[in-house]
Amino acid sequence: MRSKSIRSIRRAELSRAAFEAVVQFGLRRTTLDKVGAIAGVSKGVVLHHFKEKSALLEAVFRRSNTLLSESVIELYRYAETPYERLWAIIIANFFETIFNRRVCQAWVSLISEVPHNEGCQRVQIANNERIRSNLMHELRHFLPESEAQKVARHLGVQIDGIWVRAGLLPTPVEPDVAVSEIEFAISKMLPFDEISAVKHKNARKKIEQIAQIALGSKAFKDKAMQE
Amino acid sequence: MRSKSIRSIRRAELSRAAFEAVVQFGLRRTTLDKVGAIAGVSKGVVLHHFKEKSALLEAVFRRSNTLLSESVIELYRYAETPYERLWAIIIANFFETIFNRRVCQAWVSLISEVPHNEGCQRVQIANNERIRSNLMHELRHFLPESEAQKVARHLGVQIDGIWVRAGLLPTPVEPDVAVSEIEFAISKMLPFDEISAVKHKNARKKIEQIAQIALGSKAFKDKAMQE
DNA sequence: ACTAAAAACTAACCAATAGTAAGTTTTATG
DNA sequence: CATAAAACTTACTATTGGTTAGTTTTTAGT
Repeated sequence: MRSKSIRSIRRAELSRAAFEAVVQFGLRRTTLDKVGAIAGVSKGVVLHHFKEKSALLEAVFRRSNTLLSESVIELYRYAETPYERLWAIIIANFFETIFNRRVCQAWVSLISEVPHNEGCQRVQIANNERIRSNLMHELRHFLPESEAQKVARHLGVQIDGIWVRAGLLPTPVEPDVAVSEIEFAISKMLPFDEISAVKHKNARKKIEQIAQIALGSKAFKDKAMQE
Repeated sequence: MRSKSIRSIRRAELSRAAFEAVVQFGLRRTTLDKVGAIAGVSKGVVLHHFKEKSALLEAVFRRSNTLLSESVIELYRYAETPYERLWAIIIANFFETIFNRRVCQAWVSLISEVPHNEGCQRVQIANNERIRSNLMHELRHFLPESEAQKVARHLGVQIDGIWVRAGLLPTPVEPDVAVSEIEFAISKMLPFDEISAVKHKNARKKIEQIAQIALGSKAFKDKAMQE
């Protein structure tokens, strides 16, 4: 009883290796030989499982987006109020295991593939749409529909912007700083009296603690590694 | 009396050709042969003027950033108040000749070079710093120092974010939409009573009209082409 | 104007790269 | 156990970035 076919295992191994190669060398200097070397197989095996480099890169792109969305889902399990779910989205997007210089640089490298790769484009669109709808679902509790739409789009763009900067600049961006920047936007765009300020603060604190356990745990990392 | 050396003319021609190649094919499919073909010279000439591909890409990157900053400078000439200068920065970053799908896609392609190319990194840092200081200069008129810093950074990141999205998504982002999104952020982050709302509105309108003339004119485009 | 040096350009080459094709081994299945 | 399918290997090709050595053109000093 094998739960996964050899093919899907190999594809997972190879896209992980390719991701590692992009992290180490950047997209332009990532070759199929290097990917093979990292995975411990020959270039031929890489091309047997991915018919061309573009297909491999699409898998890498999909993989890194999946890791992110799974972090959100994982934190959702513990979030009980709109405040907490809103913060779950934000914290998941900037948790240290995912939001760090290496990964952000790789992401910046990878998105250059998007404009000329339909598969990547679909992934990217789905990804944007998912985060937008996640945000909308919570923001509706705080704002009228039309306003919520604007804020959802604004926060989505802001998250992308912070990721790009973190990938472009040589100085690392601390997760804390990134989250605080989003917090600043929220404090300006959502109703923010003394009561809600406290609720936001508590929600952020709670989700941050949960994230340490839920996302930082070896179990979650292993799960993320598998696929 | 030749104002420019052959070298600088060729380098300009070649980096324009390289930019065109990146627009057409994406960074990964941009080869020195194609760049040469677009410029009407052999690959050898390209490598004679740029010692390697990285150097050429750095020039392309620098060139596209220069175009942007010159647009800001051009609009500054007509901006007379902090409101107008603030809007000059915003409008310049989203003017149709610069902010369009082709250019945004090329930009997204090019930034993948940044993490592993020191020269590009310097350009990028200088660019971020310039726009931040431009924004700060005006925001100080509306906000206390510490608040102005946060807003300046936020708007800078938002501009990057909008550019990335415009490059990633297949549906074009209208300049008007982009500017309105920034306007939304401004309306939430700057003091915004009836009086200032009108002042912003007038400033935006005035600068938009000037941009049509100053940035849309053949003279400006030719000037931009030269270097 | 003449010449020497510097710059612009060309062409032949090389190693690395993405991708193909044809074959061999391993695994799954009736 | 036989057969087909999937996994893997190897050898090959065309394209690519980059080098080198040489030729032509431009520049500058006398």
